[in-house]
Amino acid sequence: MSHNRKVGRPKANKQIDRCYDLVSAAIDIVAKRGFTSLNMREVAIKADVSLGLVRHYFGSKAGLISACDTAVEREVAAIFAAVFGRSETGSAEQQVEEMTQRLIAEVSPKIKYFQYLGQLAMRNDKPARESFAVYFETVKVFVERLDTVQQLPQQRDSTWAVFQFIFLQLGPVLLQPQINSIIGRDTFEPEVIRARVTSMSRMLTSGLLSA
Amino acid sequence: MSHNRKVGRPKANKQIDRCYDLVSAAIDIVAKRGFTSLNMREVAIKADVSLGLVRHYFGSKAGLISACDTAVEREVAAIFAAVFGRSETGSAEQQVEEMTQRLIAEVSPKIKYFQYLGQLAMRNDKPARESFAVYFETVKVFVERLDTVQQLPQQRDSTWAVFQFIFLQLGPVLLQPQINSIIGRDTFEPEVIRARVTSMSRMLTSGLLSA
DNA sequence: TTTATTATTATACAAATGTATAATTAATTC
DNA sequence: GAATTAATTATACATTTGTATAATAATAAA
Repeated sequence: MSHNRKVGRPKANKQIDRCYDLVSAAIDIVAKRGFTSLNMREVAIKADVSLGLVRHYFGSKAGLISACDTAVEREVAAIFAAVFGRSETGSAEQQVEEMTQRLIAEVSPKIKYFQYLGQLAMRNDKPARESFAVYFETVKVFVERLDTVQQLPQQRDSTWAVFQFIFLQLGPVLLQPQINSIIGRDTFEPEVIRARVTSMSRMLTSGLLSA
Repeated sequence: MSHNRKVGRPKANKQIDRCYDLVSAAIDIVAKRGFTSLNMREVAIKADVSLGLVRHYFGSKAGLISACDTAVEREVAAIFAAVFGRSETGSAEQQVEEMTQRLIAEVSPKIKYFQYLGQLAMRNDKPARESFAVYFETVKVFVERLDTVQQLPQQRDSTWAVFQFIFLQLGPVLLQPQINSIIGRDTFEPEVIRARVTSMSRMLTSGLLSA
């Protein structure tokens, strides 16, 4: 490791830690209030450093956002692996139940990454489209595996099925304030997630309204 | 009509026309690029008037947005009435088909109002919550009527079913750029709407993946 | 036509915010 | 410990944008 150091450069951890703190602060802000509300001064204050340092590490606001995008991409992939990655056994109902449990366990504490992903999905720049494409492919794999598990004939084109699933996943994230206001509690409390996922599972397996 | 005029006031039409133009320009901008991109100077330029005049009519940016909210609320209500308002006859499949036709006819040319509604739904201020609550109730009435038509036992609480429907309706609006990028054409071309609504109808009646 | 009121514009101001630069401090190596 | 390089800050600048005000033009009533 020592040969990794170059002349006059302090140990790498400090730089990594700073970047982590700054990205983390930025993700928090975007998750809660969107990219519009993301400004470099607030990030600096939240991380207790100067404005100049943020710029020093990321070069520009675009650079900071890019770092956040990458971090969130990784986190979301990890969450998906944890929730949907294991091989399924048992009846469809059992699988749904287990998936619900995992969703609550995994998604609830890391909801901010999905909130960020929702905001990212509403951008219209190239990096956002690329990140979203990765997310789309991840969901596609999941949906097509569900299709196989259910022993149903593979659809010619699952694109819209994948999007429907994405709408149901990102909808609660994007409309969280409205939902909170209408149901009178937070959308991502475990109990509330359970009620919603139950409703969603029923819809995915047998339609919106059938009981 | 003449007794409608007051001292020194030019005929009311001019004022109304101006306000309409300004609100229309503002809605266009928000629908395409969100509230963040809405600035009073651009509205003024699009309507070919001065910045001061926008402020003169609406008092503030909040006033302009409020006028847009109201206009959109009305338009969306009208669209809903046109698409879902008529009494349904025939089998569930026939109803879905007819609804699809109406959706394409009514929604496609007026998509900007739904795009605005999508942006509005992501705000977190009181007026937005109130407008969204109106929209929620409209959808709720529709979903519960669907429930009755389908001869299925009324659910104790249809709240989540309503939200699922809203996610499926606003999702394409909010994620339009991403969808466009992935499918390689515009989300709201009649043909594309048809494919999506077909997929959605199948999901609503019999689940996500069943054919 | 004169007067009052509205419609409209031009201009300026202030706050927020990304960017840029130079100076200072801290850490590392020799 | 001196030299070097990175880490960090302080400060300034330019742009965008909502707001404010005063002046001018247009319109209608008298």
